[in-house]
Amino acid sequence: MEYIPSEIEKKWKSWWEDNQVYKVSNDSTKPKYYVLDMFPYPSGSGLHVGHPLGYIGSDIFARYKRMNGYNVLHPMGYDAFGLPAEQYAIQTGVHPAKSTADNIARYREQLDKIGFSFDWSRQVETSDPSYYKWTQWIFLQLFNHWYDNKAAKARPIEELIAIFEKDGSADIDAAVSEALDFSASQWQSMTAKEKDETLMNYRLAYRKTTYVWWCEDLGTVLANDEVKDGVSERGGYPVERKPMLQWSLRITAYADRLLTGLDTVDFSDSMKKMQSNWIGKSQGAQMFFELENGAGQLEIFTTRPDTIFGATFMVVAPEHDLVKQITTPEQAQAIADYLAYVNTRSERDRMSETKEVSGEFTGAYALNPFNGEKIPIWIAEYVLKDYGTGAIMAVPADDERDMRFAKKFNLPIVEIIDKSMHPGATIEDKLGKMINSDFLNGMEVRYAIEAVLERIESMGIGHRKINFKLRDAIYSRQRYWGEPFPIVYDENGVAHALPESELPLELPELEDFKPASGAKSPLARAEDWVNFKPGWRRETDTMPGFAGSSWYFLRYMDPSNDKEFASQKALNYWQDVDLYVGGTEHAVGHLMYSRFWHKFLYDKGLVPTEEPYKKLMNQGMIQGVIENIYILKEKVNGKSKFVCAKFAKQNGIEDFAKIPVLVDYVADYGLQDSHLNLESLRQIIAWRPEYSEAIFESNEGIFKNGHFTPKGDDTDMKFETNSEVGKMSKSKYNVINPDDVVDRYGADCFRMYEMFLGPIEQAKPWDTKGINGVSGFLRKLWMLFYDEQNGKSLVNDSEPTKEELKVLHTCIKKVSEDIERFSFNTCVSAFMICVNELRSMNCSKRAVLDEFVRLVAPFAPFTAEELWHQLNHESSVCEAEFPKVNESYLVQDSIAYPVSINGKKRDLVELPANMSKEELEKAALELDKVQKWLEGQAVKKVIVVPGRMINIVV
RNA sequence: GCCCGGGUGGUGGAAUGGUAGACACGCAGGACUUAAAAUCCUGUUGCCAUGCGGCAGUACGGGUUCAAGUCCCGUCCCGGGCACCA
Repeated sequence: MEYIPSEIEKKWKSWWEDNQVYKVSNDSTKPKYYVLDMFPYPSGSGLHVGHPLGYIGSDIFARYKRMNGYNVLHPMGYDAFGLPAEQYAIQTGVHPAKSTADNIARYREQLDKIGFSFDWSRQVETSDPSYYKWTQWIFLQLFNHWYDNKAAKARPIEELIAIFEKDGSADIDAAVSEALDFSASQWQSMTAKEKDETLMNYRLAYRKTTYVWWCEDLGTVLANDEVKDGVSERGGYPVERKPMLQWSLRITAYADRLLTGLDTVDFSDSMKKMQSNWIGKSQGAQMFFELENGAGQLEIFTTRPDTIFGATFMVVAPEHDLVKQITTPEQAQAIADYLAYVNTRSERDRMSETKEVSGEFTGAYALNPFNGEKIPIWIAEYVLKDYGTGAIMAVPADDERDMRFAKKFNLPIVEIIDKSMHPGATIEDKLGKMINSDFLNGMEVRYAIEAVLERIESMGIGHRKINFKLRDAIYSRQRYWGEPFPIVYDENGVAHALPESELPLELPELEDFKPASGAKSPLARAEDWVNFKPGWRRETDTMPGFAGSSWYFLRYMDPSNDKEFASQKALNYWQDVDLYVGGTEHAVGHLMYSRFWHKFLYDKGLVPTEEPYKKLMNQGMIQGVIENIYILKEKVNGKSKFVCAKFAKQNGIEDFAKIPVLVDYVADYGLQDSHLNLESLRQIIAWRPEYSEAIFESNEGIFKNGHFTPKGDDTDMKFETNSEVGKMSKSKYNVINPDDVVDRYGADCFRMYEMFLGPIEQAKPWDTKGINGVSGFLRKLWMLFYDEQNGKSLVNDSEPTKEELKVLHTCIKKVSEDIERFSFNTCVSAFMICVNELRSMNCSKRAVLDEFVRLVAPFAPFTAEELWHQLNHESSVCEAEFPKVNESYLVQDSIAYPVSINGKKRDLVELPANMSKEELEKAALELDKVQKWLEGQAVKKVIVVPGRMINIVV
């Protein structure tokens, strides 16, 4: 019988389906194990070879756990709301629901080819109303709760209202936007509108003014990555920051718990670090500086209150509320100009700018609370509104950025810390003795911090405060293709939750998905839907991508429940995710949001665990090669001109822009001399007709309007391209489809090859160079069962030899250990070694093959299933038991010891395994080669590690 | 700019602080064949020697250690993230 993967795959795919091999029950006496993949966004370019990397790893692990006796939940679904479908709709008029459904069908087809053990009956789609009903429901719970810091949990908003009615805000310690202070009678006399606004200060889902990128020419709000260099990526139109009233989620209420929760989960150290840096807990002081003109106070946060006598100026964020109020008439124009500039800058730009600091003087002064000195107040882009209090005291002597700012604007620098006794210390180190600092003089920094904190508190000018870098999550999007908010506004603009009975609130039908005028969501066009009853209107923004993905793993436990997001029974059986597999690009976005939602649901008693994911494995990104050609930014006589990469690099790269081209057209792509020839240039102008009249120039000549004019004798061009490694994406024209690989080599080969590429957590560019090795391995495995010449079965029932069992069990040991540590590439190597050795021993014994087939089954499920049945088994190999290592087959009689002299290997000697340390030392010293190397030198020391090595020190 | 990774032959990579380069790809030579494909065998880090061997070598510069790809300090380069891509 010949090895034909496509036939085997077809056969077993339908057999698995007919026998419901991958269906998982919520009723089982077996221990549970939940293996989850980060679900994909179904993009228009289809699944690329990077997606399955993690899916294959998790599938191997899920199958392995199942063969070890667990009831394994291993589901898949789609993160189906998103911007690309909406943009596609704007361009083509195709409804996002339609294109999304098409893309999902394509993804499903592609996933099915790879042989995953998903239980498809549990599939979820976040854009399905039966799913987003519960996303909306959870949002309403957030809206209807506040966070009680004393109880350290979320509580119903009714309880807060009851407290306000009775006692006002006095005894409340809540997570808030700003500290409020009112009595019960003040509360009672508030209008409905005022009460609503007050409650917004406490709700976990609330409205506040935040900024969006607004592009007047495109008439739309842009995402950060749609803005490049201060203009829109599409079209290059100007953009500006526009304030809007938007929904936010009070994730900051959970900052501390998100931080301490990290200690209880099994994530990599780097992942935990990224998250804790993101949360950014710091201790310091909140302080109030009186304004010189008596118009109020300036609130700042500082981690270094000890440096206050070095504070020679204050900096407030340009968006700070006080700016308007304190700016003097003389400075008004300068401030206005500066604000206009800042409006065009992204936060990233503002934080990254290091060469050139910028800022403007408001004309106002604050007073140092300790000595009454006047301190000028500036605004500068490096201070962000939502960071701390949006204002800092600048201490140029002790902070790099403040120092640059002071130098640029000739502001005084007062040394306040003597670091002379700490020669290696940097400017940021909290080391040294205080000088020029009044009552702090002579103190070590760490004592000075404590002393000044006490003084601040006793003077009543501030207090100790823990600050978090984490900011509340902006939850509104001015888009169509997302979950509608289940919120309606009355005549007064007061927000009301829809009753649960009206969920899901479905998206209204639209023909045109372009944004509505005035930075409004496209939903604003659905006027009947918006103005559903006189005087009332619906919220027209929709929820962001992370809404649906923050809780989807819970829905898989009970996917078709229409009474609850999942039943308590299902939640209590599956508990949490045992293994979560996905990319590090989600480190701080998705993972933080879903941990936050989970903790909230835990507070409500709706989920049994406080953390959703017990263990996290990060798969590296499979990158693509991006091939660019250089275009001259200025057109030549109205025509686009492209030049060879080498030429662009030599002649001022800044005059050129990079245009990515389809990698298929590029010869030797990814290599040093990747290039286009005349044939491929013709393909490019056919592919991008806007360049049909462009000029292409290289050393060999000029290509224009389909004609090549050589400079010398060349008959073809070698138009060099620039290769870089980066994400696989449709916009970079470098997507590689797994289907082609599966069609050519088979799914098992594709699965094993992706694993064989290297450690799963490492990023690597895709190439198929080594795939023949894996393909050969599978064929060799097959040939242990069938005679290559006559196709007859070779399987026999003779007793395995000691040697054969040693080979098999060495492999079992290696593979079981390596699966546990997700080292799948070395598993594949171990399989290869085992098969090579069995072949050289001509071993086709049933006792050996039966175990080997089970061992390889998680990696190559199709081939294993076929061979398993060839060994006369009736049920699926998925249900068989994973082989156990028998150590007694692995016992060694002798060990090959490397013998080193001063750490350099000089000899290799085979010695009995049971030799003692002393005997080993003696045997090593007696070796001829060792004697030769020692030649007269005295042996100082001999280090013997039994079973490992011997090192002689002279 | 900040945070987190990574850098080992021609290529993908292996290596609980203990034999650097397992396992593959590619390449070279050979066997089988009329030939090719497929398959099999041998070799394959560089340099010198071309037998035995020797020296150097894991991005670069230092350090710790009997012993460093692995640990520590500094530098360079590449990738991911940085709050509206998902």
